[in-house]
Amino acid sequence: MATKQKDTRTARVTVKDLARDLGMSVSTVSRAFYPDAIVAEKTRDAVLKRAAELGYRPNPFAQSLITKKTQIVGMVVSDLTNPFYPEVMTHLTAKLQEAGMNVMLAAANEPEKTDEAVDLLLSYQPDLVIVLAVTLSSHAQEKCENAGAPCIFFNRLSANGLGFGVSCDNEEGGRRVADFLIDSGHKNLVYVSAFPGASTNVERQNGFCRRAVERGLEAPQIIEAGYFTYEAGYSAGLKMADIPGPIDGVFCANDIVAIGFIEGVQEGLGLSVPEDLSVVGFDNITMAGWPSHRLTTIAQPLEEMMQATVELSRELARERSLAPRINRLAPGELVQRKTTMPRSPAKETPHAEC
Amino acid sequence: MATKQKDTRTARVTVKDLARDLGMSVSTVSRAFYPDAIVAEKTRDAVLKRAAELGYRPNPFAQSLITKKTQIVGMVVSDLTNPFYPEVMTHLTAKLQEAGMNVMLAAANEPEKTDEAVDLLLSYQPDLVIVLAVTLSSHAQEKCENAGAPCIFFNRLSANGLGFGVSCDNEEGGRRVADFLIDSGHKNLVYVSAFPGASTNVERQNGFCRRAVERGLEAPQIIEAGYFTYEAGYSAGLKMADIPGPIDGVFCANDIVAIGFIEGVQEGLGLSVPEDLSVVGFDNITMAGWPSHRLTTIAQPLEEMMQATVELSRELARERSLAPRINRLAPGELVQRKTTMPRSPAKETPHAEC
DNA sequence: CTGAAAGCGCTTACAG
DNA sequence: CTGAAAGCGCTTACAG
Repeated sequence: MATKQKDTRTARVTVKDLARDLGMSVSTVSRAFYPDAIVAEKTRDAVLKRAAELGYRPNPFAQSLITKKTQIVGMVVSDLTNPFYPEVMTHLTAKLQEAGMNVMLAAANEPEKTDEAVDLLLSYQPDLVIVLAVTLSSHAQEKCENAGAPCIFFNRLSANGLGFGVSCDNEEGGRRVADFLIDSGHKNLVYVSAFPGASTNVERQNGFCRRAVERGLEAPQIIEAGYFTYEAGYSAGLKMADIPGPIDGVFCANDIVAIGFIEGVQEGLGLSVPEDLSVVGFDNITMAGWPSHRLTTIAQPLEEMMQATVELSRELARERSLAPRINRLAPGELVQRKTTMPRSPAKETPHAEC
Repeated sequence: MATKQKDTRTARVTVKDLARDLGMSVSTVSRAFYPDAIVAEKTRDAVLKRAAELGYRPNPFAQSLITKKTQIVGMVVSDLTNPFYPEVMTHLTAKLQEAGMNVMLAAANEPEKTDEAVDLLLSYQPDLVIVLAVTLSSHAQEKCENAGAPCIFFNRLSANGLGFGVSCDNEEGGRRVADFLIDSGHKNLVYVSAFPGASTNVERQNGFCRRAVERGLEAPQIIEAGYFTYEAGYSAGLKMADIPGPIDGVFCANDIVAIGFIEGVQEGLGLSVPEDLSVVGFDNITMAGWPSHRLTTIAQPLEEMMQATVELSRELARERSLAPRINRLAPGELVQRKTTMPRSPAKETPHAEC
């Protein structure tokens, strides 16, 4: 009883079984599954047909032992508090699966453990790694690359500037926000910065601040939220109390920060958005369109970014030693909702205390 | 040039390399990695030490070809629109990785493709599958089980009642909501139902409605939202217009539905929450605590649920043929926020039209 | 176009 | 306690 339990599961069918069934050699059967391999068309059809009937699938472990390709894509995620990522994650996964690749996750609750998680991931020899986390130590990145798994950074660049990247033109996005606010009469701007080490944050800030100065405004003041989270945005909102001078326009590093910021400013400081100040985000997450937020924001070209990532993954799965490249997509449109309003140029700045 | 590219990556070290380096046989080296295997303690230490130095890790593919265990946990997710899941997903993944298991994802954008995704997943022979999706066809479930991968249903039961399950006592949760509303003077109740096929939905509804009747109220009316999404909740909110009689208390199948419902009712019908009606959710997702929502809700015992799932996974990774069991945890507390208020018993129901 | 053989990196009876 | 050998399920030169 304890030694041998009845095992109801159907034993997996192997090449051998299939070969015997078809009266062919194992080699021939195997070749049928590789489009580039030389087999008689008739033979291939017969094999594929019977394989489907018997539910045969090549064992990917045995396969990769030889081919050194695993069809596994590693995906490094950190905190998924930002609703931008879950969506990306599932859609990317679905698309990758359609392309025959499988996604293996590396997640860590504490940032320091990310490296460990990546180690474990690497023992499965992913063909490549997609980084959806805000942070990945360059050490971990090197490990991946040494293990033969190039890294694709989604929505940001790697810390060392190496590796593959897919993101939108965040500087241009920042400039668009500046133009939009200035065109609608805003004069005193603030940028709410999130994670300072993230290229995304830096680029948006640069585009925004430089354009403001180019157009003759004072350089926007900076509030450091520190992270890409609701809570960080909320605290940043409270910090508005310390900002000298009247402020009429705020650009937050992304939507979730903007949403937190607005609630902080309303709850904590009793200000009204957009009456007292306009707030703009970045990403256009679904929630930004909800009646409770109606956030004015820059859309990300998400579909294109994911598409580009999948294409790149296919290439890398085939040929690991591609030269790293950065894929920059045009940012999406500015979606105007209810957290911004025009400032009449004649009107005095309404709230001197903010 | 085209034939052989310079490969900078360090070749992976194998048992052979390690054995040669140590002057031992491959068998001995291999045994050192299995706590139950018989090796001299001294030998084992030496092997493990040198392995760490050389960065050796047994190749899991080669390993599983023999052991038939992969240490892979399949995770089936569908839409992650409900913020409840991303959190669960990353935390579960992190915990599983700490236990030495790796998570492979199956995701599909269209529900019909879930089966395909599961097929692909199964070719990697996961030791078990955790279902985080609202839907998984019993056909797919059978496939998993036939492939030797038992399924753990998180936060719900499987459609056929078989398989493993970890969830809280949703009926008890429903009863608590009914008691809370009735104790605070509510008399005319509605339940907003989400996906009708989900055990979670059915149980919450049963607990709520039965308790209401037990306590002498009319059976709560049902609004069918149909899904566990914001949008479904929003539409359900609009449907309040069609509900006959005055309503003062609403229990929604979960938080994201409740949030949508409230916005629908406010935006579409011009009602105020909680002044015109009280609304209660279920889950206590982070967002429920934001100033923009302040949703009264039942907390899920998330930490315990995840812990139980990880334990179960460890057991199943060791011994696949455990007898299926359902793990029911006590629901968390009712968290009272700003979407509910007491109804004075004397007061007339204020809005006859709703 | 097909088949027999070697080998990927491991584990595990089987001897010793 | 250790080692030599077989074998997991595949792919791929190498012959034919």
